[in-house]
Amino acid sequence: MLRTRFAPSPTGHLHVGGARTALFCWALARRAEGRFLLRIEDTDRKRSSAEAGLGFCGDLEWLGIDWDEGPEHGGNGGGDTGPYWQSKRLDIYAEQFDRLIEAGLAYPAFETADELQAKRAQARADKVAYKYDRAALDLDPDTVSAWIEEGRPHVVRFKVPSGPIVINDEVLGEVVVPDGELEDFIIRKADGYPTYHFAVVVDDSLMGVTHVVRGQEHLNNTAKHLVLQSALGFEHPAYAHLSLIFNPDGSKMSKRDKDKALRAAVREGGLGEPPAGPDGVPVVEKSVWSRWLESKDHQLDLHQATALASVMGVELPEIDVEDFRRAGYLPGVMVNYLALLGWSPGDDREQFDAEFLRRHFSLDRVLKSPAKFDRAKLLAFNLDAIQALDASEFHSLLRAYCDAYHPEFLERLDDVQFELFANANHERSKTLLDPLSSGRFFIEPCSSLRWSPTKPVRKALLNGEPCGFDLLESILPELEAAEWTADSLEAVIGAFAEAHADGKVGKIAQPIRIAVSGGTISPPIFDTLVILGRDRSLKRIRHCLDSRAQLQAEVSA
RNA sequence: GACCCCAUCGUCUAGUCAGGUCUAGGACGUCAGGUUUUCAUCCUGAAAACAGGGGUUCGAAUCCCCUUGGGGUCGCCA
Repeated sequence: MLRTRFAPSPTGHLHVGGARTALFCWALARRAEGRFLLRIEDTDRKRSSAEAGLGFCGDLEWLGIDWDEGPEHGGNGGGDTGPYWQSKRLDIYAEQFDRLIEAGLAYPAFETADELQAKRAQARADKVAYKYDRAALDLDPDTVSAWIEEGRPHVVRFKVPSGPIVINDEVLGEVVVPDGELEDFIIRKADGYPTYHFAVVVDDSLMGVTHVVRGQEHLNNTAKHLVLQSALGFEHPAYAHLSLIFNPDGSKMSKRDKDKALRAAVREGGLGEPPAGPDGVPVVEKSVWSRWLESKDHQLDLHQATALASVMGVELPEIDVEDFRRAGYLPGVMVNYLALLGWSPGDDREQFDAEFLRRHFSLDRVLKSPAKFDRAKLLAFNLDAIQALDASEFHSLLRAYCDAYHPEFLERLDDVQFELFANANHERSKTLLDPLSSGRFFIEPCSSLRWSPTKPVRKALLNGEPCGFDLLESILPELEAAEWTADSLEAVIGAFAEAHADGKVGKIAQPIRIAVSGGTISPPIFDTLVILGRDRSLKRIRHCLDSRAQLQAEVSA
C-alpha cells in the first residue's frame, strides 16, 4: 500500500511551502487509496514546543487535509506505527545506532561544535570546500574507549561509503551526486538525540513510508538518506522533490521571512534597544532581544514578532496558512491555488476543489521549475469562490470569520443587521475581510464621523448647482417621512432624483453615502441605509449638514 | 567557492517524455472601451513568451552540447 508522510518540525505555523507539500502528500495517498501520515520532527531540544505542533494541525484541518496516522487531533491521527513524535522514539533510534556502530559503519567523534565551526571558517578563508577530515577515525581505539568511559561528550558520525550516489526522483528524474561529495555526517548529537538525517531514515522505514514527497531543498540530503538506508538494510522509498515556492522577488519563500523582515527593519533603524509598545513596556524582553540579534538561529515567536512589527510599522510578509486565513481567504481557494503551484490537470482547467485533486493528482504532472507566489491571482480566485457561494453560505462564513477575528461586528450589529450586511457585501467582496475594512463606519459611533475635503467629497457635496449639500437639505424631510426599507427608500430616492437631479440617482446617492459613511465607499446606498437604521442614518445626515460651513472653510483655506 | 536543480507572455501554466496539426493556447495581472448610485463586480477588445549560441533532423518550444541567468545545499536546524 502506498504510504506518504508529512513531517514538519514544530517551530511555528504551517507556511505555504509546507502546506503544498502536505497537500501533495495527501493527494498522492488519497488517489492511490493509501495512507497519509503526520509525524512531528522534534529532535531539536532547543526549538521544539508543544503548542506549535498543535498550531499546524489546526492549519491542516482548516485546509481540509486529513491524516490517517499521527498525532491525534480533531478525529485525525492514531495508528500503530507510532509514536509520531520523534522525541518519543529515542529507544528506537538507540537500537539502530547500536547496529550501525557494531557493524563498524559509524564512529564516535570528539570535536566540539566550536572547533568544527573554526575549521569551517578557516576553509572558507582559504577558499576551499570544507569536509570533515575523519580525524576521529585515526584515534587509537583504547583512547576512544577511555574517553567514552570518562563520559567525554561526542557525536556519532556515519562512515560514508565511496562511490557516486544515484537518486531516482519521480519529478526530477535521475540525479547523480558524485563520489566524494558527502562528508561523514553526524547522525547522533552530543545530547544523544538523533540528527534529522538519522531519524528521518529510521522512521520512514519503520513507518512503512513508500513515497517521500518533500521540498527540493532536501535534494542533497537524499544522497545521505540513501546511503544510510543501505547501511541499515532498509529499502529505499520513492522520492519526489518539489520545486521551491518563491516570493515575488525571486527569493525562496521561507518560514524565516518574517524574521528576516524584522531584522532588516531593526538594522535599518539602527535599533540597539527593544522599542517600547503603547504601554511603555518594551515589546520584546531585553534578554530575548539580545539573544535574537546575536544569532539567526533564534527567531522571535509569533506574538513577539507581531508586536515588534506593529510598533515599528513593518508589514510582515504573509507566508503562513494562518496569515491567509486571517486575511479572509477561503480554505478551498488556498488548496486550489497551492495545487496549481507546480501541478496542473493538463488542460485549461484551473479552478477545482480538493475532491478533484484527490481524484486526478499524479506526480508525473508535477513541474520541475520553481513558481512565484502570485497574490493577485490568489485574490482573483478568492473572489470567484466567494461569488460562487450562495447567500446563506456567505453569511455563515462571514459570521464565523468575524467571530474568530473581528468580533466587534457581531457585537455591534444585531442578527438581522448582520445578515443584511453580509448580503449587501457578498458580490463585492474579494475576501472575508473586505466588507469589514470598508464597512467600519457601520459599527463606529456617529459622533466619530469626520468629513475631510478630499476631491471626491468636494465633488459630491460642494460642486454643481444645486450641490450635494443642497440636495441633502431638500431630501432630508422626505427621508424622515419614508418607510425604512430598501424598496421604499429606493422609491423615495428615485423619485427625488427624477424631480431634482435630472433623473440621476447618483447625484443624490453619493451625497447620502458620504453623509452616512464619512467616505465614498459603501454597499448600495439603499442597503447601507437599512443596515445603519433610520435613526443613525438621519442623525448622520443632519450631522453632515451641520458641518457644511466648516468643510467649506477648509476648502477655501 | 564546491556540488546539485531549473529555464514558454510581467506571473501561474498548456504544449516537451512519444519532433510536424504551434502564424505557441488558457488564467491572473496590465492597457483600451462599455455597463453601473460609490467601491467592487460584470462585458468586449488589445498588447504580451519559446533566455542566447551551436548542433541532430526534410522539419526543433520539443532531442543533444555550450553559454547566460535564476535558485537550492554545504549546521551537533529540520
